[in-house]
Amino acid sequence: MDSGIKKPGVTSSRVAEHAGVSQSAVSRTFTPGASISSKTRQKVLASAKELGYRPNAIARSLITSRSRIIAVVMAYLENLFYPDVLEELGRALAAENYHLLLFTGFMDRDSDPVFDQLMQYRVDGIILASTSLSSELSEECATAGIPVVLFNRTTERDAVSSVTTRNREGGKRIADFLVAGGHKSFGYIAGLENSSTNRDRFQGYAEGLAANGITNIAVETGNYSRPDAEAAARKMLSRPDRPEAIFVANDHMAVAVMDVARHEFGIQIPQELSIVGYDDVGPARWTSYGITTMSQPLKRMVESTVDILMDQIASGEIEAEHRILNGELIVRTSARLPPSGIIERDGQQIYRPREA
Amino acid sequence: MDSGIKKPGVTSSRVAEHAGVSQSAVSRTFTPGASISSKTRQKVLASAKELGYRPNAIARSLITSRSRIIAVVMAYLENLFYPDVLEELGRALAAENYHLLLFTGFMDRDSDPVFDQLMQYRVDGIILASTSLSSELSEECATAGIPVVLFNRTTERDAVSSVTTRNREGGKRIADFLVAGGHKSFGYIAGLENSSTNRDRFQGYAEGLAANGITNIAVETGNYSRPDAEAAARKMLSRPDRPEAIFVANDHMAVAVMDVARHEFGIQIPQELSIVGYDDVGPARWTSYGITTMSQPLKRMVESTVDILMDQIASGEIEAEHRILNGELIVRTSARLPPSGIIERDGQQIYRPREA
DNA sequence: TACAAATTTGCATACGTATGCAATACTAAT
DNA sequence: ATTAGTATTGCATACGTATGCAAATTTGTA
Repeated sequence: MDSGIKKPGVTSSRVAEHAGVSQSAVSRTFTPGASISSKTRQKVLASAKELGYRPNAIARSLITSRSRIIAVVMAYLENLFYPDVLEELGRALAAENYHLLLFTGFMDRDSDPVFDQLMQYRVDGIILASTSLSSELSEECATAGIPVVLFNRTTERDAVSSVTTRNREGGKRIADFLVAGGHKSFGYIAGLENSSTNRDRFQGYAEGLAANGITNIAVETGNYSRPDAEAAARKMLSRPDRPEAIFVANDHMAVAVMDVARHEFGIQIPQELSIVGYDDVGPARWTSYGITTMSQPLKRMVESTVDILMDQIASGEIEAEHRILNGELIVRTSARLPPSGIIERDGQQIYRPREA
Repeated sequence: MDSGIKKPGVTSSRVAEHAGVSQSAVSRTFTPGASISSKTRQKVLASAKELGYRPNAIARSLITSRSRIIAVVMAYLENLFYPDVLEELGRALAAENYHLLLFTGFMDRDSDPVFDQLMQYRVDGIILASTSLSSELSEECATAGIPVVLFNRTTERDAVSSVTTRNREGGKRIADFLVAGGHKSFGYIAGLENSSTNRDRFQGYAEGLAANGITNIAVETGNYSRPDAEAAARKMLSRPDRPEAIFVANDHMAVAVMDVARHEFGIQIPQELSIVGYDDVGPARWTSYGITTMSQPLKRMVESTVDILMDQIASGEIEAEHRILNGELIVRTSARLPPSGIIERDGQQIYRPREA
């Protein structure tokens, strides 16, 4: 009540003075588990409140050499999957009392300057989503003792962990589903060609089709971007041998493909064309689309990511860990249905050919 | 090449030692505008590169009492408008060599603990989007000399700046457009009822309609959330006096309303029902929706936000500034057209009743 | 009451950088 | 060659906190 004027920079020393204790006592008051009697603790807390004191995280970071900051690198947020990830990461990191330094919006440019910035802040860990890292840089992180987790990508590089879903199995299940649905010709609209996710999904799809004697797949590339996906769709749908079924590498692009098919080509979905996507992102559930899609367990992926980071930060051991989670093929209305294999679980229709 | 082993914590002193200069020289090498000869500068840079030195931003922040971090608070990212904002903010802040500490994912919980965290990091500025701030807290920021900008909200509180668009005029223009389109009955699906944005849009809408002798508006509340918007749509469309035209407070909800109208009620849009939204967010442009909507100039809004922050940080003067930008009514296919007033600009159809 | 053990406290120092100030090295003009 | 002026350098200190260590206090036991 007394301080109507400004109070710039209330420090632990000022609080100590006010409470009649040492600066150490103030520090210990705000350090969980430190040795402090509850009597002085109360005194300090009272003074702190009165003066409006808040520990300076910057100074603390300097002395502990722990910033409690995790860098999250997401080149772009156009694909709704990533905002969802971000929101969940915000929750998960906050729960661990970590903070999220976001690097985004550099679609076109290089990610190296970004890396420089993030290293200057001595972040305790790095999460890379929708971006990769050059080998020198990941090497550098390893030697600097900073854990790195690739989210929804993977890599052969040691010292870089990753969290993904069984993309290859997912691609294969989609192939099975479409074959069982009686389709005869198949297409694939690819994501970024050098991304592991895209590679694995396509590989599984191709293998699944090959197992059914199908080796001819029409392929166009959408680069995980909407405009490119639209262009790819136009090309594929203009072909004389237009496929009956198209697996689009993610839902974000699948939406674009459906829009082009329906409104530019007047194609009925799924009567004339089946579309299957990947991710189970928001718009896939909207009734206008109702995309049949492989889900990715977002929450569990984020949990795993944070888990890995916390483990490696706590232990100091940077040892690459690769967690691979399961998704489900969520059946909606964008693709023709196979006669059997669809079961209901948690109020959703899912495709499970064999096992219960 | 020599250092195959780890090199934890290369400091300016170590670089200085290696280069045969003082620690000050190293510091000045990395401080733009500092007094340093190009000869020693080169020496330092060479040593720094060899040792893999990077200035420690934490230590720098401590001494300069400038963290070069801006806190961005976005309770949720469900509405695609906000990821777009985030991406643009990432770009704009990076250009100014600032960094983005993101707080998100606390839809339900209180935002006060968030505030505590962000103050501990001594951020140089705060951007609040899809959240407000209690008066004590904004007071505290002011006395602490930390500029605060509300993005897409506004407030009467002094010391808190804001960036918005002319929401009231936007609401009014939508009213004019719908009246000119020959509609006779009107509805409004509201956002969060205590948000300034929602209040202003509705007020302008109501005024615009009143000017045309219409005072009866069917209102339901969607709280800017998809599930709530769906529920609101169901209620409104079940009314015996179902309105011919509905203004939905943002595109995010408008998408939900269109889905419900078309697929649950079998209503033809725009033949039987006109929908107008607000924001001009991604899905509004998708051909499945083609929402007629008031655009918000995202880039310019972000520029203004960063401008205000940079000004206040540089000057040290926290003086509330309120920037209000103009939007346009982008005409697409979700609402019946008026006979005149639609012009083309930059390849888009926009509604401009009077002036050129 | 006396004494050992356990708990709490303060002192002093360190973290890695920026910067005022005085000292030194350069530059140019006489 | 001398000097005045300028540009560069190093020294020392400060930023706000955490923590090892020794001193001081409290607690428990006989």
